[in-house]
Amino acid sequence: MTSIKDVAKAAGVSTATVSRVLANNAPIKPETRDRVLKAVADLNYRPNLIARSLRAQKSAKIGLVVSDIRNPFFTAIGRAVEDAAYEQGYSVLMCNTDENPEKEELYLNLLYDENVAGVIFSPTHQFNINSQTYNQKMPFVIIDRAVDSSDVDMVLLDNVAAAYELTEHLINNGYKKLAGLFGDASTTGQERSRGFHKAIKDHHLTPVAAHFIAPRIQQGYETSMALLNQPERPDAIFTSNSMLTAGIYQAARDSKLKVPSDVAVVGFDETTWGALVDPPITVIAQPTEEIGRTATELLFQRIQEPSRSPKTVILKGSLIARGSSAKSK
Amino acid sequence: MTSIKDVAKAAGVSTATVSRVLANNAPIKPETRDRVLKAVADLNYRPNLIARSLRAQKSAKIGLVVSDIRNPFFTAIGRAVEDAAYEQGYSVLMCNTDENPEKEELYLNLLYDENVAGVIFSPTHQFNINSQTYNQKMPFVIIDRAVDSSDVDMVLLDNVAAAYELTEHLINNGYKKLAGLFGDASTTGQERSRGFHKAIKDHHLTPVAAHFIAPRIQQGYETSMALLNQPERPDAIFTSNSMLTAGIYQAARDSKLKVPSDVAVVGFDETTWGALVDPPITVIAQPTEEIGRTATELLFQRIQEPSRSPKTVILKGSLIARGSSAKSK
DNA sequence: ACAAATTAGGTAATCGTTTTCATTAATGTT
DNA sequence: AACATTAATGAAAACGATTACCTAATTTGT
Repeated sequence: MTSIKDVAKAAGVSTATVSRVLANNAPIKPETRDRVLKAVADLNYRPNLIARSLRAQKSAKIGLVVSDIRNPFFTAIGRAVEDAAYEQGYSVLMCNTDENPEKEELYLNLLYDENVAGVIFSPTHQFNINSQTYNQKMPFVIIDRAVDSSDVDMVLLDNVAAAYELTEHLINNGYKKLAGLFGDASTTGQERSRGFHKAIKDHHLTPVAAHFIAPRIQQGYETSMALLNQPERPDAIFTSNSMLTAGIYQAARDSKLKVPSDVAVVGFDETTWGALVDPPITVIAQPTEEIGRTATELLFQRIQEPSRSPKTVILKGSLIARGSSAKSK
Repeated sequence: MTSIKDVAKAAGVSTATVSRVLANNAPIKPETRDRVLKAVADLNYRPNLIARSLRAQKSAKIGLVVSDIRNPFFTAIGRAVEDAAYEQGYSVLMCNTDENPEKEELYLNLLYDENVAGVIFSPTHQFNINSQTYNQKMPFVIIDRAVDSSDVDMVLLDNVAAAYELTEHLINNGYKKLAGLFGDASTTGQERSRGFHKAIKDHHLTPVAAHFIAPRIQQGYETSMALLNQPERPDAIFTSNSMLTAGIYQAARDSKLKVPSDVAVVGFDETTWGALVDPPITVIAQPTEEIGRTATELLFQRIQEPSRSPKTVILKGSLIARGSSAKSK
């Protein structure tokens, strides 16, 4: 309502002076500054961010584009990003693409059009960062899922190693007939699949099954039901994603199978309920706080120095062994 | 990069004509329209939303301000709101206040300054909608938590009735020494507490304990630990919130107490893990999809007709009885 | 056939800032 | 004392759209 003109009038100066006082980017006589600040306070003036953004062609916002807001991994990342951005005076706009490339494009365009300073982004599989026209003007930091481009900042997990460790843990605990359920929406599932297969091979076993499916509870449930009710049932199932893990647990319950005596289960991501279900779940916990914070820091670095050479930060997961993979017999 | 001027030049018309073609709000000769559309396509032109928003003083975005993004209830709402908004061509900006009034104000200001068409909002306790200056220009729909104002649209649960039903369910199953844990961040906890106490009174019992605490897992855990390790231990605990429920389950496990034989547990909100923990949890499920959708619809109604008299929609929860409150002895 | 109404499209003001350029006053340098 | 800086400010041009206001040409009504 009240614009910079009102303030200027009230303080008896020009709008330029008001702007300079507020942006603090030019010499101003202390006396004038006080008059302006008083007028600002009196009128309860707040600069219009839209106008500012139109003029400056940038803003103090960053975008966070995640693929599934219901996945606790991403909500944890969201918290971390928000905290880190808040400390720098930036706000976070969170967008949920639901693994839908159309929505993804919609939101990236929106954020671009909003002049956000940058975007932290977990892309769907199809996404090709190089083909994007806005690549130049809006810095990206990719999280969770690798993209095929060497000139983007990324924060990733060492998925192969983590999956290897998790699989080896199963094997060491006496499980031999292993099946894997992997998310098909991203490279993450593929990498975890690689670690899974490598560990199996190194221990001279052969996998019973390996499926790439949508990272949803429902898909995890359906695939597990099929897997568990076939003659040659696996004695352990590996999942690449907590949504799939939840699906397995439902399937085990509905099939009246006991975890781990009938079938062991291991997965990714520490969640609220991982330690509370029956039995508690063995997982690779990702350092969500660190991922979110690192991504935010990389983004701010790039905003300040657009030409800095891109970095990929690879973090390690940590194995939390629990009942769902207890030593078999 | 390419602005309306470039399009105008390419099409050999004025910017006004380009704008009219794109907004579709004036008679245009079909031939001219085609020329303009061709230029738009050739140049890959996208209107600058900032400029449009500055001029029009509004935008096709709505804000969603929630108090805790990690609470599955709110992520479910988020999904529903997003779907409903998407159908109308609106985008959703999701903001997380973390029950922090400062962040709440920051984000409301931000959304206001962004010219969002409206906001769906679960306010912290301190929030007084009437004192807000932007009340006029930016329509609100309040969800989940009642505010003390009759001129706002709200979508709420019938909390008293739901809590009554849940409590009565415990009593009917033979539990007599009931304790309650309620969130202290909103009216919701208070209302659910009322239903809890009313049911107890109607059945001529007295509550063992009732605590108002921060709706966090950690607080739920700590309070439950104290509650469970005192001489006069309750035989059932009622919680108003799924974060608190998770805390109780942790506490029961760490105290080596069995649910429900040592202590029964009931709570609010259906979550991914409610049916999978040991034992599965009895809850009042809220119709999150309906809440989100109704809120979005109310908001669009108000955007179209700002003077429409405010509505409060009260939805019912549904009891899902599970093992955590099985008949005692 | 002439006034009135409608169609089509250009000109320029506007939204609320920031910033370039210009101007004056004050200070420092030799 | 003359000249070069620097400090402090204002006027006006951006930023990129929309739209009120005009004008001209065409159609309609009588």
